[in-house]
Amino acid sequence: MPISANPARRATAPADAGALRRFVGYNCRRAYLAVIEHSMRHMAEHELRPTSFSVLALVHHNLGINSRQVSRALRVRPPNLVAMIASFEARGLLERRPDPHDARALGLHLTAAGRRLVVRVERAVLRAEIAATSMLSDAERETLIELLGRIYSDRADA
Amino acid sequence: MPISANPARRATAPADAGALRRFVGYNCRRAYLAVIEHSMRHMAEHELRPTSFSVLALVHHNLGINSRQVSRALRVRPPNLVAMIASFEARGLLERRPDPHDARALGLHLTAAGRRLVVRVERAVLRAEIAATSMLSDAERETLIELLGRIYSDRADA
DNA sequence: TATTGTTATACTCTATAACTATA
DNA sequence: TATAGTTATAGAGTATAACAATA
Repeated sequence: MPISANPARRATAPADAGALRRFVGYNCRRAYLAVIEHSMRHMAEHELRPTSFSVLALVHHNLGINSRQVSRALRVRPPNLVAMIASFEARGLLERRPDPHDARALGLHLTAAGRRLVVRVERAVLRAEIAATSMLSDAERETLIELLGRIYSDRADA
Repeated sequence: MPISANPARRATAPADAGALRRFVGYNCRRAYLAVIEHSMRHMAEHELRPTSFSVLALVHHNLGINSRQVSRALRVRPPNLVAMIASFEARGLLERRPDPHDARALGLHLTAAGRRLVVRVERAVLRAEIAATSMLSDAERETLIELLGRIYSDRADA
């Protein structure tokens, strides 16, 4: 018999979120919040937030990418990248170079300092994520990542 | 050889987010956004957002729960529940009744209209989620939910 | 006509500080 | 002292409309 059916439930007892656990979205969000709480500390040490970290990492692994491609790859609207990229440039982490094949576009390139920062933060975040998900075996963690990846990749707008 | 190592990469080519796919947090967030995009439509039809839907569902399955318990169960700060609950009450979906055992607390109870709404939206959201994750088998979807649940449940602050 | 980068702006979401009434 | 509910407010995060330059 679930707690919800018990009218004498204590007001201090933890609530039964069992019904919400059937929802994929709810579980994704709660797990995201639990994981990011730890890894955000390592990002914050270097003035990075989850989204700005992902932008920096994407540029690192895609040299010369432009901001429109970042927008599509990470599902961030173009106007919301402007200040972020300008700040990276001001901090000497990234350069914008004119694209020789398209005068509208600006290729994004990490500086040496930017590359060093990304490598360091990626390592710290990976360690923090493994600690935050230490109740999973390595195989389970890989399965989880694979299943999640299929949800947002196997679709038309990917 | 990854695209990132190819200096002649096309400016219109999709970016390689492969390096980000190693991160649990990144995958949780992207999958969440993909799933919620569909189910949010059904919530919006009834003036609900992901968080307000989860609050209503939690109250439905935990009758008499108070707002502090909702806060802890869903990881929503108490001040951010005030307007939400007031709006539910104004819409006739929910009632706040004084707790006979604790004069500080207010028990939350859904009205008949609130219960009907929750049942209807829960069904629609579950259908939408299954459609949004149709690339997973039922067993895979269950595995995914179980793994995600362990991440945010198996911890001290749960 | 469509796309890149941009400005301006608004709306939503989430967080903190501080108060009151009660335990 | 600690907790429940609340007010006021600030800060992130995310969204749209519209523009100039270029394709």
